[in-house]
Amino acid sequence: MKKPKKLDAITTLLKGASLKSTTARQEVLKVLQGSGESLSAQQVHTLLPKDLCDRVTVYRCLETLEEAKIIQRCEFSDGIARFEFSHSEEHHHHHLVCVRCHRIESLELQSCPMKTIEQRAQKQGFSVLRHTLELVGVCASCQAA
Amino acid sequence: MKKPKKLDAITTLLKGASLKSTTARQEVLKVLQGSGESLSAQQVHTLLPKDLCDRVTVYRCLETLEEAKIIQRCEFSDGIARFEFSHSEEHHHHHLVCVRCHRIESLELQSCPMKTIEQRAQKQGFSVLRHTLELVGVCASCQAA
DNA sequence: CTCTTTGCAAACGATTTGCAAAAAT
DNA sequence: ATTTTTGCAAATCGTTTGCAAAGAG
Repeated sequence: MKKPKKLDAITTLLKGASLKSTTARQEVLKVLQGSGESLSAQQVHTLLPKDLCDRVTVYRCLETLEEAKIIQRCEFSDGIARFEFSHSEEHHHHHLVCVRCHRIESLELQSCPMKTIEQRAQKQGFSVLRHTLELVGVCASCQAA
Repeated sequence: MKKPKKLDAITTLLKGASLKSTTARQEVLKVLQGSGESLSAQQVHTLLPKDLCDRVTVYRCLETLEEAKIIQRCEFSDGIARFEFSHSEEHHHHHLVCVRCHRIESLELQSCPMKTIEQRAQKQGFSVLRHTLELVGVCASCQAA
């Protein structure tokens, strides 16, 4: 089915990464774009139009988009990977994991106090590549309920 | 003169928690005690004497010991849980994950700069219960190799 | 048309569960 | 003897893989 030849941002993104612009990829990006949160593969799949594609295809799209650096994978201590649009190194942020609804919020920090901690690790002979920080608690909307 | 039966520390620990002192539990604790690192269930199992018990038993022992607060479960972003002897709240520490050997080292901090970060989260309406911090990098011994 | 992406089924690895046999108190 | 713990097999859950068919350029 052909639609008006309007090149939306998503198609442009895919083309720019020399990726074929398939329906699955477009829709996965739309879902990720439409949600402010980090989403798991399963969440993405259920947010996709009815039977748009197989669960496996979602995993594959996410992997491809991650390799193209269009999206970013975040691994959490619950063992479930979640994805979000890529941020610059500068736009450093951390995650807030709600114990009730299991959703992931972001916490933006202009200056990350992690430097101090990393220095301590270096002093211990450990060469730090990156850090992962998770704050576990109850989000605002769950507190309201 | 009383001649108290010589109860080793491990048996005492188990009795103190009103847990039956089974061979599996004793040996699992011995392994965890003998290793300074956090160990996964699989690691514990392979470090146990030959065919001491089933893999499933290791999982069950670890769960029981965790509930008894004798050991502590740490969940990492690779999705594999690791265990270590319990530390007091005061004895706060974080983990250093080596990307080469996948071993987990500890980083002890007298004052945790996380307070600042937690305050920011609170300000965002998120009620923080606890945090998880992982520093990913290369450990000293892997750097040497 | 040629190469890539998709669907489906089946494999994965860490962890859990059901149930009857074995062990601890 | 009674209650708990164990072994074994099979189930779960998120994720990955093999392969042939459908789709993109």
